[in-house]
Amino acid sequence: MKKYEEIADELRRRIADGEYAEGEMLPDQIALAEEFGVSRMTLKKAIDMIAMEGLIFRKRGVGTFVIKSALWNSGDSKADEYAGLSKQFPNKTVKSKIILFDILFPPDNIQSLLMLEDNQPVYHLQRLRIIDDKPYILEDTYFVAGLVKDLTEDIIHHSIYDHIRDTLGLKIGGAYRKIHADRSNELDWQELACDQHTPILEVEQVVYLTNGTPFEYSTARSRFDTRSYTITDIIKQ
Amino acid sequence: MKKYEEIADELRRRIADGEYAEGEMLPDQIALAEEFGVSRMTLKKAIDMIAMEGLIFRKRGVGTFVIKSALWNSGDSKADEYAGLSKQFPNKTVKSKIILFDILFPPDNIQSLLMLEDNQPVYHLQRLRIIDDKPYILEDTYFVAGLVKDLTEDIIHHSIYDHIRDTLGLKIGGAYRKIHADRSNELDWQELACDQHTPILEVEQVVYLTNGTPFEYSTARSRFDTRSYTITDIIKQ
DNA sequence: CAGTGGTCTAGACCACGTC
DNA sequence: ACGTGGTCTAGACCACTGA
Repeated sequence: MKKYEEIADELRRRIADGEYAEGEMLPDQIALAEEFGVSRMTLKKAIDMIAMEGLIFRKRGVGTFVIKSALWNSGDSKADEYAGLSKQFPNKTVKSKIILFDILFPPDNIQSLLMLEDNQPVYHLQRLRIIDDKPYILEDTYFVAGLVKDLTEDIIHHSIYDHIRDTLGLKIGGAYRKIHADRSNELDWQELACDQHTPILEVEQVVYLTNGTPFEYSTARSRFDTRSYTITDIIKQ
Repeated sequence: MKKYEEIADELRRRIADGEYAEGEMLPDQIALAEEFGVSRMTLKKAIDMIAMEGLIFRKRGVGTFVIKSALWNSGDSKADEYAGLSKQFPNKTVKSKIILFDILFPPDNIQSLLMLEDNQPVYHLQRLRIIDDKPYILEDTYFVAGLVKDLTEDIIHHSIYDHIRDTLGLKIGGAYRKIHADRSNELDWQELACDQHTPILEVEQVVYLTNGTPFEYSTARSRFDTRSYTITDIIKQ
C-alpha cells in the first residue's frame, strides 16, 4: 500500500467520523507530514487526492477546509459504472433476455466510431435487462470481435464486463457518452412495456481501452420514469 | 506560468502536430526532464496532467504512449459549461425572454437541496434561452439570495454567471446533475414550440461554490431533438 | 539484466491572505 | 511579518516489463 493512499484513507475516515468537522480547518501540511512521518510532498499528494474527490478545498495563504456539502460523499465509487448492473444492484435480481446475438460487418457509422477497417467484424447484441422482474434497460451493443473474443451464449446471459476484465484481461480506460431524450419505437413498446407517447432516455456511448482503442458502441434505452443519469462534476481550480 | 504547465502545453502541441504520433512512444521521463531542464518530479507532473486529459497512457516498465483516439481532443475545455450560453455559442445570437422573476422563501424540497434555514430567501427566475431566434432551453432557477446578491433586470437579461464570477467574486466548485427524459407540460408547449407528445430532455442541477455551499438549484428543459448532453469519462487507474 | 515509470525524501523558495 | 499552501529540486529506491 502506497503511503499517500494510506494517509488519504485515514484523512477520509477522520472527515467521515467528524474528527475534522464540516467547514473546519485541517492541521497544516507540515504538522500532518510530521504526524504521519512522511515528507511534505507525500502528504500533499494525499491531500490532492481527497481534494479531487470534493471532500476538502484549499485557500493558499489560509488553510485547508472540510467542504460543507458531504452530499456526494465517498459512497458512490465511479468504477461501479463499468462493473455491470449485477454489481450496481447487489440486492436485486438481475436477469437478461437475449433479443439478438450475431456477428457481422458493421454499418459505416459504427465502423467509423469504432475506428475499424473494412474486414473487421463486430458482435451485435441486443439484450433486455430485467431488474426484480421489471423491464429496465434495452441495450443495443456492438463489440469489436477482434478484442472481445469468445463471446458465448453463456457469457452474454451474465456479465460481459466480467469476461472482458477478468477472462480477457482488458483494461477499460474511459467512455464517451451522449445522453438524449427520444420518442419510443416499436421495440421499446414491446420490450419496455410502454406506449407510443412514452418518452425514452437513451445513453449512447463508445467505450475505450486504456490505450485509446474503442471496443464497444452501445445505446441503452429506458422509459423516462424508470431511470435518470447522475453526474457529480468537480472543477479543477 | 508554472513550469509543469508550460511543459504540458508543449507536449500537447507535439501530440496535436503529430511529432509524437498516435500509438507511438514518447521519450522517457529522464530524457524529457533533461530536455526541458527540470527535475523529473516536475516533468512527471506535466505528464500526469495530460494523462488525466486522456491524451497519453503509461505502462510501468515499458513507456509512455500517445493514445489512439485523439477523438475527444483538447478542444472542448469543460470550463465552458459554467461560462454561460453566450460563451458556448460565440457565433450565434443568444437572447433571453424573462418569464418570471421573483424573490421568495423556497418550497421545502428546494430549501433542503440548497441547505437553507427557514428565513433565507431565494430568487426564482424562469428564462427562455433563444439561439438564432429559435427557442432552445427553458430554465427554471433558484438562487440563494444571500449569496447571489444584487440581481437586477439588466443582469438577468444577460449573463448571470458573469455577474456571479466577476462582480460578486464567487468561485464555482462543481455541480451535481441529474439528467432525465420527461413528458412535456403546458409551459413547454408554449415556450419550446412543441406538442403534448414531444419528449423533453431535462438537466436538473445543484451548483456549489468551492467551499461546498450550494447557491443554485435549476432545471433546464429542451425538446428531445434540439439538445443532448455529452460526457467524456476517463478512469483514473 | 537494463530500462521504464512510480514513489518518496529533505529541503528550498515562492505566492498569497491575514494580522 | 507570519503562516498558509504551491512549486521545484537532485537524488534515491522500488515495481514492473521485456529481452
